[in-house]
Amino acid sequence: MCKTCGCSFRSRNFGGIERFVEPCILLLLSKNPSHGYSLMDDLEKHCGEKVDVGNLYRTLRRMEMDGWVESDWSKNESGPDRRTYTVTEDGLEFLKSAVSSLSRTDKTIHRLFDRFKETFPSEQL
Amino acid sequence: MCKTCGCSFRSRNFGGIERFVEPCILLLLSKNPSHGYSLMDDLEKHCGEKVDVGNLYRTLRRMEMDGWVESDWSKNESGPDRRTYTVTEDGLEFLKSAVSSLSRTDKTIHRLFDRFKETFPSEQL
DNA sequence: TTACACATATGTAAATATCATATAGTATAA
DNA sequence: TTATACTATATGATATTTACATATGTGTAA
Repeated sequence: MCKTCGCSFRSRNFGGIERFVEPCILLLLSKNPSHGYSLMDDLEKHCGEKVDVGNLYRTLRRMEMDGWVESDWSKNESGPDRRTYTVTEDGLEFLKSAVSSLSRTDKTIHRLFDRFKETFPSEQL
Repeated sequence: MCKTCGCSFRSRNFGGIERFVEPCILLLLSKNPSHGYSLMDDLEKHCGEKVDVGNLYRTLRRMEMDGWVESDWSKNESGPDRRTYTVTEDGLEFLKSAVSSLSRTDKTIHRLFDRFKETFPSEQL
């Protein structure tokens, strides 16, 4: 039983994609270098991903360890300084393989949809 | 770094869907009652899911706890007895909500695909 | 000087997934 | 009759990922 909404799902995010934020972050960064706090907004606006703040920062540091992004502190006149992230070549490569991996996932989901429609023709997706 | 194949993914199953086996199992059971060992084959053949054996049995027991399936031992002349699973009404209801949850997930993936194609028009999915 | 938005970060626990191993019944070939 | 393989279910231990809570500090505006 889900603690947050009381529904029958054990975890809130049932059917969610493992580590989906990572390709999302890389795609955003491949347009413009950015920092954590800003990415948090962009992930929700542009990617439909509500990310836990703490998780986001930890993910960014982990991605830096993996060599997919690089960071530098940048001065901020009107507020605390920011750690600005840039995507690397390795990061772009990972993004591409992640996308094809997700493409396979997508096919798997649709395979389930097809079987579901076959078994329950009257049900909506 | 993935231990099994040496690729850059931290886990082998990058981009996989959280607890995807569960709706798959329920869909299979809604056609015919079945047992673990047989489901293992069917999940691979019909759903493209390679499931860890131990994980499968634990998942089935967990699903029974949740009231989505029921089990009974059935005699097997040509081998060890089998625990045969049947889907319940609650199980079918969960299947339906899981499918609509996955439908949302699918939209989220495609949103990423669209942005990816926009940013990298020459790349293949 | 208080409150609030911005900004980054860590501690801890829960949920899931992975890998290895245990146990036992039946069949069959040496 | 022994060894081997296949069928069948199950648990122990660990790793990974996610979720929730909390800490800390800067700048701005009331």
